[in-house]
Amino acid sequence: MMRTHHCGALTREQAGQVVTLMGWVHGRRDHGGILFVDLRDRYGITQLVFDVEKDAALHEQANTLRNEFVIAAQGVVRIRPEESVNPLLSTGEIEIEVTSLDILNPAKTTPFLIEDHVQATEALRLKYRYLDLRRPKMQRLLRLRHEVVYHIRRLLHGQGFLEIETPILTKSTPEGARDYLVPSRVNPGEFFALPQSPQLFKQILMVGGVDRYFQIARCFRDEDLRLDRQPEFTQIDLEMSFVQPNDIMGLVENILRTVCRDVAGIELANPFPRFTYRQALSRYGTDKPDRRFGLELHDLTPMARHVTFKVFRDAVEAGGIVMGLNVKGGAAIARSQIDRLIEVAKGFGAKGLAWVKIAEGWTLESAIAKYLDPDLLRRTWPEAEPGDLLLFVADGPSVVYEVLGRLRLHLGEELQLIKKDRWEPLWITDFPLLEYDPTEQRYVALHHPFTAPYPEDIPLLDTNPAGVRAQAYDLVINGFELGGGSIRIHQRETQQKVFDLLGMTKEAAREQFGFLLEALEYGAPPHGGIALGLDRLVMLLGGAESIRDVIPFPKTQKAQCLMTEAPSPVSREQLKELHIRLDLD
RNA sequence: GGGGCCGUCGUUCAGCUUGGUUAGGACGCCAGAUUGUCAAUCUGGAGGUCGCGGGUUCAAAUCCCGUCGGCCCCGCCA
Repeated sequence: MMRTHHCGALTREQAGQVVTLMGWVHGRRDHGGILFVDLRDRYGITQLVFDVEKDAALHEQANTLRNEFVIAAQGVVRIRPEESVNPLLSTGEIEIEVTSLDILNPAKTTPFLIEDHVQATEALRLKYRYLDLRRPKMQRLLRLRHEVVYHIRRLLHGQGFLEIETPILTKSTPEGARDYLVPSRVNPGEFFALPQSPQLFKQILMVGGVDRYFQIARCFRDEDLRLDRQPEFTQIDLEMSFVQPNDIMGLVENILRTVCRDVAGIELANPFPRFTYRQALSRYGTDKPDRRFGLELHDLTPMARHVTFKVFRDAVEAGGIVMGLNVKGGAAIARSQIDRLIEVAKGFGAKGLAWVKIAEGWTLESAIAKYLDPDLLRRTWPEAEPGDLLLFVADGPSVVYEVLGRLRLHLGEELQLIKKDRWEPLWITDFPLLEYDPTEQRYVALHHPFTAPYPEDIPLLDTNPAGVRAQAYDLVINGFELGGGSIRIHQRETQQKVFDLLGMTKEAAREQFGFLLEALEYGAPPHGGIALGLDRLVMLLGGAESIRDVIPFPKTQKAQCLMTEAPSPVSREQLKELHIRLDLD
């Protein structure tokens, strides 16, 4: 018996036809003489009818059906009585009067119901992922992910990109994230690493004259998990030769705008707003701002020099800054709630959180009111007005940004300021190339060591490395870092200089990246690219809670797969073959 | 490595603050009834090592300690 239609296909057009459907028993409604069965597959649900008066034996057979049985049913498409039409189903105008039923496979009672509105715990869903994936919501996300990938392939192909695979078994490098290691049986004591990204290979492809490369690339990082971080994840990775940052940002914007419109009906701004790293920090306290609400940071450092409040003055004199948030209408917030905010701020690393309520007539209600001059405050902060609550943090710049940036998000969520239906993409540019790491006592690359500085900043590499700006750009949507890229260094000399600044010896550089340095000497074209987090993109487009919902078989926070129970111990023989001895303690 | 929330019939929750009843509701499951339902309905029934281990107590789902697991966050993630 062959399936003639899927379960979302039939309408009144097919009335009278003899059809065969196959699928899962989604539900069953027994009215005694008449029995309804909802048959489900990926495409929809079709109602089957068994009437005792038409065929008593068949009706009896149908009585043995249970949820999630896999069946084949042959019958006649029949238009439903008008009052029985179900407008919620695409097939709601018809039903199948079954003439023959085949049970292809029975099913045990499932641990949870295959329905969107029944919420099993995530752990249970992950253990029985094959059941979870049957739920319409998960089917929708699987399809969405496919559509995104399909459209991106189509668009990049149309722009002349070649999809090229790069090795999964590759070379470990100490820079960056922890590597997943794979032992080499034929090279005792040596290991491959799984790629954190195809970064070096795509640059080599540019040297290889490929001009435009892309890959839907699996990447691996052995770091702790978050709701938007899995040990293996997928990047939309691309690289182009002979380009400037604008070429890549423009191309990525166009592709994203098209994809979001075509697969989700979402219109993104044109062009995406751009902020420098400095601007983002000073306005939002973070380099991945959520612009679906205001509540921007306000700099009060100049005013702080002129107030008698010791906390402010001391902070400024120590080279720190004073910044604030204006909670519009926040004067109505209770003291107890402000006390909780203070604790939240301390949890973010603040020593304290000063606050001022502006009452009618610009009188200040605050523990520090006596230190503040209302007129001065009014001039410094023109947007502040009676009824507002002002919050202040005084500390070193990084602490102030961190605390107010996170407090801004906290308040955005708590006061429901975030416009959840908005889409706010943006670029962050002009990142510092390097950052001094006090614990390692050396400079580290903010992006990665192959990022090119602005040509005019190259002299600063010798005099003021921390002041060198990178030709790097991050893409942020709704507060999620969706991707990042840069123009790469294509000259050996500059690359060597950056390795030097990172404290890498010539020998270490040669050992780890010798092939790249060498490649740069054989006519490497100027090039650059970007990598976008596919999982995060699909999560946002699908309104999913975490990237686990858009990865068919994700890991738990302990990096385990609850279905396969990976990772798992291996036999002594396997280890011996790989020349590995365990040292567990 | 650290902080927080959670773990009770198959599932999802209540009960825990203040220790003491036969551990309860909803959904699911089983049986019966039911000829137009579509979260069908009605009646009845079964179903629990209260995550695990230890402690306190006459008595522990409840209090204490440890441990395992899930989630969120910090660190980490070039």
